Amino acid sequence: MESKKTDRRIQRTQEALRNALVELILEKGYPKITVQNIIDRANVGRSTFYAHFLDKDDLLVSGFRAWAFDLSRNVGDGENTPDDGHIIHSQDFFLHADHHRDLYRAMLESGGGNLILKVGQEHIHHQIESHLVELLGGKELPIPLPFITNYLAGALLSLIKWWIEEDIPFDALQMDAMFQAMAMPGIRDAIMGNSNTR
Amino acid sequence: MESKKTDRRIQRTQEALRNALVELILEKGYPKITVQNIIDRANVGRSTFYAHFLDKDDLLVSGFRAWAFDLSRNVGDGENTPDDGHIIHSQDFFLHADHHRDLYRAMLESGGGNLILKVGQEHIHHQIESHLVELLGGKELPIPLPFITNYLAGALLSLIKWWIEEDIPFDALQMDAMFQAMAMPGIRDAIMGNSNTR
Amino acid sequence: MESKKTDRRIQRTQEALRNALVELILEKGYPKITVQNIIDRANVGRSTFYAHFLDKDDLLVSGFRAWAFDLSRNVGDGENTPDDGHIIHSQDFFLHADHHRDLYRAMLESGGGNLILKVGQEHIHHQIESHLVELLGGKELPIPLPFITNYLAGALLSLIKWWIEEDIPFDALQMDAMFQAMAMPGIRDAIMGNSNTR
Amino acid sequence: MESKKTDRRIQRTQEALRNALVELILEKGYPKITVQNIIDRANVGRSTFYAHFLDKDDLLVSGFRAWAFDLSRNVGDGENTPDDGHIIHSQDFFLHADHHRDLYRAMLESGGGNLILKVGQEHIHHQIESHLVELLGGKELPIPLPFITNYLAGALLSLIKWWIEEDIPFDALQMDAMFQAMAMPGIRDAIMGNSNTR
DNA sequence: TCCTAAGCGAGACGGTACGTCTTGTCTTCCA
DNA sequence: TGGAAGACAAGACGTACCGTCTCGCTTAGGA
Repeated sequence: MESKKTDRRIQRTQEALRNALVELILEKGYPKITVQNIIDRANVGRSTFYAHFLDKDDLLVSGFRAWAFDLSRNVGDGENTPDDGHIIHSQDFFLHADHHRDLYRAMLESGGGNLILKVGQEHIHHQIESHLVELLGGKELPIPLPFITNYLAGALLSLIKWWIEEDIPFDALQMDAMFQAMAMPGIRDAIMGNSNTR
Repeated sequence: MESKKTDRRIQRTQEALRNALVELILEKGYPKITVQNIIDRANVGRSTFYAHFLDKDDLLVSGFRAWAFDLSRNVGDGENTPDDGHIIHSQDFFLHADHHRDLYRAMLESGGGNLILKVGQEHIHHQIESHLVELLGGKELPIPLPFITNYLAGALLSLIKWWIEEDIPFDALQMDAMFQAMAMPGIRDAIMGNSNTR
Repeated sequence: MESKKTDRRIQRTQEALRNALVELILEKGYPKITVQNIIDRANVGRSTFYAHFLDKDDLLVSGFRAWAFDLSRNVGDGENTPDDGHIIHSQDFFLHADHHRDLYRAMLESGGGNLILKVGQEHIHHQIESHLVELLGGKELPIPLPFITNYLAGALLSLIKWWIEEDIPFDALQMDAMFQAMAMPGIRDAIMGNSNTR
Repeated sequence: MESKKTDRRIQRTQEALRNALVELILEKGYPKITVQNIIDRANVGRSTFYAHFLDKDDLLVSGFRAWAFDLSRNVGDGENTPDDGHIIHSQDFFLHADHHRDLYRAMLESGGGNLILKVGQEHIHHQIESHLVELLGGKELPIPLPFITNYLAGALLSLIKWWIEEDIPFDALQMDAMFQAMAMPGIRDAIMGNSNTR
């Protein structure tokens, strides 16, 4: 019973809403946006909005999934240079944030932080996990992996936030180099089992 | 012209509001709280509320500052000697979070994260800064201090969030030990100027 | 674009509000009524109220206009022949006030007086004006028409106020007869140009 | 126990409040005035205000009594020319209103109307009453005296209101002449018992 | 002359109503 | 039949006043 034309129409409506949201986020920041703003911008009826999404947040995450996919694709490209010695490809995050500066800024200074944090944490988790599988089969780590990934994702996101919001005059590569300098010694110790704190 | 009695009255009112807020955060989570809820609980008039605070967030921040002050005074005040080799007293944060588990949980799963992050960052910033003044007078760091403190505060908060929300079965001292293990090598390199990344 | 069904819905809402107001005026007097009271009674949302009316007063006026229209249609519409020799149909006002004694009392002892005065003045103005057009085409009056109508409306309202508030034991027809006795000689002189004051 | 000095202090405070009220009425109209406005203007503490008056209205009437006394004194002067043939000295009201144009305007467009109406009604009542005692001892009137006085006071006040608020370009004497022209025939008939309405 | 009580200013406070704003539901009509 | 239009109930928001209150300062009049 579902026609393709209808599907396409629905698709168009949802995209119109997502685009309107992004535009508005860039203009005034996520929390100041109202449903009315969105549907006005998207030329969509109020009831239509609620037919597709639960609320503003739902629209945001729906859009975020696609966007995070884009991140993972770009980040995945980095895997083509697996021998840069970096256990985590933090560079990709800094580059991604650099390219989407405005959107990051808008989302970070809003409530989007948690979302980005979670996505980032998952990515890092997977990256390190696959690295570790190579490096040390089933060898037990002195520090649990989720600890490490949460540590790194938190540090990374915090830095991106600071970098973007304060307009710190480093480029993505400089940021990444410093991040790696801060993070790698600890990671190496942790993985090697050298948990000597001083 | 300002009488002490009046000051004390104001103090009492503000504390009543802060206490009401904490109670309510524990009961239903920060975002669901209404200004009306707060003033009902605190037995305070609506206008009085707005005479003291801009809005709900302002009350939270104001309480947080006092509370963070309490953190730095009661917990961090040399419970361990300042020369325990820890440049940042991360232990204090884990202990504090442990003591106020419910409040932290309520705030973290709400919008309070940014706030805690900011306060934590400031504390860490001050702690490290004073340490550094001792260690190396005006010596230039290869990595800027705000970079380091944002890195550390982000990592720390992210870990506390994970620890509290997932009910990870480590105690505060274990968490701190692992955190120090992860963080110290990088910090030492950064401060010593040994920015050899690999 | 405006549908008839929607119009009817709006009509229903506005009437619910007007009815609620009248009920409440009878119960506790106009000035003690709260917008909240009205919308509770009318089962209407707060914003809906303000979508239709500027404030409590506006609702009152709006109702008053319809009500005054009702006055002019139901009562004044030739129940007596237009040629009963009365230039102003003051009888209608007394009858109307008699039928709605409670409402008049509630409104008069509140701030509604000015409103009634204004509405009454307009009615009288129109009545006399149309009479005069018949009687004397463009003939200039020695006393300006607004003077006359304000004079009459003030006197009429003041009498109704006195009659209702003091529960004066005359019926509407007696009141009207006396009013006409007081007013007509002056009016006749004024219109005939016989401005001999003594 | 009450000392004269203390009395004088109280007097001064109350007058300061009354003066402030009048100033403010002229500036922004009675209903827009707040107690805060008054006490700021009068340089008086909030509690002091409430120590002397129940509320804003109470302050107004307290002042109004003195002012009405002034009216009656000026009106009384008119009695020196009792043989102007006027049964009611409406001229005095028009003159009084003319002299205090601003205050009248401010009070009329506010809630003060009822007050003025009442005062005016009483004055007219007394005037006519004394006239009538001369004219016809105990002779019964075909129309009750309160009817006449309410009729006249209402008409008079309504005209003054119109005259002042609309800035009608007649002077007080013209207004009075027209008023007398409108009112006297009816009054004369009523008093003479000639209640023939046409 | 001192001292005690009243008048007062200052302003914090609990309370209530306001008019605005946004949400999510629902109904009507058009394409 | 799906979606645009938009009326609606619900209820939180921040503002504006109100009338009560507590507090110290000033000051006048009896000791």
